[in-house]
Amino acid sequence: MGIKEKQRVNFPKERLLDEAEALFAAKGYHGVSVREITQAAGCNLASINYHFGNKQNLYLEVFKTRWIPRAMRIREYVREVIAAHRPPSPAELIEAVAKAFLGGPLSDEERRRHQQLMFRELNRPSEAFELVAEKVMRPFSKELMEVLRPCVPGDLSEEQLLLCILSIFGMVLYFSFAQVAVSRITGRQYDSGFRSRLIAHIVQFSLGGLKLTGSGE
Amino acid sequence: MGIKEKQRVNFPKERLLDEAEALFAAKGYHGVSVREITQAAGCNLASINYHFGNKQNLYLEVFKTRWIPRAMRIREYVREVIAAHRPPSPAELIEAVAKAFLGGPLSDEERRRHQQLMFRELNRPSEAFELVAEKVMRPFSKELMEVLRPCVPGDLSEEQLLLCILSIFGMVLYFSFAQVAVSRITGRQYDSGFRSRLIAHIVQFSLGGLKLTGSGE
DNA sequence: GTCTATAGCAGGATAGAC
DNA sequence: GTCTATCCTGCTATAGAC
Repeated sequence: MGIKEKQRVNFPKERLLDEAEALFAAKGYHGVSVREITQAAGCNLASINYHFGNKQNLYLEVFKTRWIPRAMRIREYVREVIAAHRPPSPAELIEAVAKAFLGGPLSDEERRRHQQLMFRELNRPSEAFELVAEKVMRPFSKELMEVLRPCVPGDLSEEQLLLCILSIFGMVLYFSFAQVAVSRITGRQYDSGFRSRLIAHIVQFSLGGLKLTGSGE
Repeated sequence: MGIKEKQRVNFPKERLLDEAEALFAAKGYHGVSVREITQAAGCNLASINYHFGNKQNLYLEVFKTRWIPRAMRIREYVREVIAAHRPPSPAELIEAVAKAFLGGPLSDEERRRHQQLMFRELNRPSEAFELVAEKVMRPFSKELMEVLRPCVPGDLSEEQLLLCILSIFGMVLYFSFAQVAVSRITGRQYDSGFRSRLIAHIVQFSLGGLKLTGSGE
């Protein structure tokens, strides 16, 4: 009585969301057909229309029920570091951010999905981008600013501080999202050794950036 | 005797490549139909198959005849800065790189296309990624390393230096590619004032990063 | 809620006239 | 080289049995 194809423990609606997310992330909205999704989820062709109305709505629902909650887990991971060291040093905070995106609470597969979907929305924003920007990007940036504010020189303007945080995001996302390019260029695999190496580099580089940005431009 | 729809000065093959690039960048490979491309280029439906064999091959040809040459222009732009100040200071070099991607030799529209195509390939590498990595990414990184090498502390390992350069790429690409997100978060439009602001920030932040990375990790 | 069958349309590619 | 007409496949969405 073994489970045949995949674990069919969840409700069809949940399986559809899972498979849809994986496929949308990998191939993009237009690169995936509802046939492919329903087949991967072991559901009937008509199930997407029954549960979600249409394909577009399923895509949006993927963001609401999968992407956003996962982004919250990343945020929570950083929050725990902040709570553990109160107040955290800039190095601790940057390391937490780097780890959250390069390692952290997500599996490799989850992380890839998450970032692929985000970059697809950045490339061509759809209705889902609204959610991503307002529920995740903006509040997370704000939160980091508030935490970092007390430990940087006082003459750093709000805008300078924000640009520093965005720069850290930029580096972290690049090393994570563009890992196929980074591997090519450096000739290194993304094993745990190289990941630690990258995290250490990001922390060091960013600390220097913060310091020099603070010392009167 | 006015030209009707668009400038129809070039050969159909060239127009197809231009329109195909614009559409592939904006909507992705699967998001665009050959009907749409031929129509935009004012050509017949069959022209893509006649000139390129099939859709996939047109996509590849877009990279060979449009994307790569444009990347070379960006590289040339940086080279000119290097040639003008010999040897350039790290600040001058970083500024050149930042300008090359955020302003530089490309029009806004060209730059958007260029980066959208690149990020699409990073998201889901196709045959074209091989070209992008070997003809552009790798040699450009190497070139920058050689130029930057004499002006950084000697105890910076090759790998550390490379990671610094990749970090600069990461920031620059993030501020350029993710401009819709950056605008949301900062509340600022990407006018020339904000662009200069970003370039100045990137230079300052990166200089700090280089400096601290060099001073014994 | 789940399934089959199918409508109705858009996709890539090609044949063959000119 | 260019164009029209067309093939055939695959798509989303829906109707209606169960």
